[in-house]
Amino acid sequence: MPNRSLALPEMACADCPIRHRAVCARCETDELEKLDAIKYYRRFEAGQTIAWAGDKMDFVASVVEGVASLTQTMEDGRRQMVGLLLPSDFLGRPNRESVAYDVTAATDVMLCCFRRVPFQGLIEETTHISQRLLEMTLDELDAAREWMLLLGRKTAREKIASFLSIIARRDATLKNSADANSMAFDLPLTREAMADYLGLTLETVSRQMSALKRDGVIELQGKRHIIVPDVEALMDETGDDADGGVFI
Amino acid sequence: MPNRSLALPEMACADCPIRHRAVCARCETDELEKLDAIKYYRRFEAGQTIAWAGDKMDFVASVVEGVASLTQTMEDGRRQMVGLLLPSDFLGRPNRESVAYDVTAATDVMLCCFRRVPFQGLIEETTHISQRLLEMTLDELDAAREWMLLLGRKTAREKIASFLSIIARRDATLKNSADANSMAFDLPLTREAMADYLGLTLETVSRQMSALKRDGVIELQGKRHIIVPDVEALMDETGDDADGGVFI
DNA sequence: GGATGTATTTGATCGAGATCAAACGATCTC
DNA sequence: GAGATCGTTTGATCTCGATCAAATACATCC
Repeated sequence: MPNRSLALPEMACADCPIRHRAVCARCETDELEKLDAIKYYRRFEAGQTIAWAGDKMDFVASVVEGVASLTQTMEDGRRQMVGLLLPSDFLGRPNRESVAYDVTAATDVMLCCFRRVPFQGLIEETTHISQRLLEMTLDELDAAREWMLLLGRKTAREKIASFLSIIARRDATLKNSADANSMAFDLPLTREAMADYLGLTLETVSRQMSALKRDGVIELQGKRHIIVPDVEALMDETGDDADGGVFI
Repeated sequence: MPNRSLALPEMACADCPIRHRAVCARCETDELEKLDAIKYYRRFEAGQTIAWAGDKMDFVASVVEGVASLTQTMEDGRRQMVGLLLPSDFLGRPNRESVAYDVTAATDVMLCCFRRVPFQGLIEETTHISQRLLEMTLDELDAAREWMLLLGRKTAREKIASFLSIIARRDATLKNSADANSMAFDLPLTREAMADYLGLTLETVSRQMSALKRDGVIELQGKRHIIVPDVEALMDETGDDADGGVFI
């Protein structure tokens, strides 16, 4: 049980920043109480492993703060990130004891954990939870398919631009800042983790970041803080349609 | 309403080859009757487009026979397959009017279609359908993540071997043939469609197929019929762990 | 301040797969 | 049987991103 250095919050669901976007989003008061009874919070520091592929995991969880990654590793060490979990995203698979991928805290992370077995019971009896979970899983599948296009067909430059615009977009929805034109945000990943996300080497990631900076598409403050002076210009570099790709 | 040349079967669910693996798998008799009331069959010929990305689709469906593909296309024509639907797989997303990807019949296909709006109603009220749909969607997400590793990190040769072993495995479960050592099956895709699946060009696909044949890993009868004399040898070429990768 | 370590950038070279091009075999039509 | 079409194979060459290698920035710790 790692990291008990900080007192863990006993936040009320009503005060939770992800209350209306996470797996609990559709729950009524009584359903929320049932979830509340089986929940507990856990923190992980940036870089810490939350679970190894094959580990038994006795909880599922919502990401409350921070960013976690799911990664697959081949025998010879080649690594591919296959999931990037931002606040409100769901971690774990009900009805499955063990984890299929390495789960790592990319930044400091706080999870709202639900004991797995009672959570499975709630899925069976609470349609608002299973319906929301289905919806979130379908969204994740759509995201995975977008990601597959990126991995299979985009150039290194397009991959970087796409990644930046994905992070920018999610960051904007998180803080409800609808500043359409310019934006600024912190990268939640190291260059190496970006490479694992994009199916590139970290050298290529670094080179393409430098190229986008040189071409004025992005500005850098330090290594991690990105300023996008013209969102339109960044979008033009992603290779996606002008309207933003696969939307309904 | 294309292709009414053949009389469409009015198959009873009890006789359906995918009865116990499709979205209806967990349904009891009464639930099956409700599905039966909103179902109809449709056939598509190999190469035919079932729906274009952005089209409104007034049904969701189970693939009964044949293979359909989901494909994304970029403005300049680069294409990436993002879904390959084999018998029992589910097509369409409830609560979404339009399709996100081009849907194409890779072989002759028969679909068991459910009118979308009443199907959505059944999801709300029939837990056995929504639970099965959640389970299938989670399986598809796992498959997508396996696919992402392939696209991001595998060599051309590993990609081909992985694809062949995926098809071989699914083909074996479809016909319940548990012949562990050697196997034979038909490729459901052209070289070009394989290239779209694997993030390669069709020339590279052809070259690597020739290389695997030259090295005795596969035998070819015609262009489409594959014989795998030693399944173990094919698995060794995939780059996956000996135990078959991500399994529970 | 100097030392150590980690994240990142930049440079030089290489190679797997893309691209361009041609030919082949099977099927279909006239 | 000639010609057209489609899916496929094979060859020659090129290029983007990988690989190998070194330098730089920026922490933190004595």
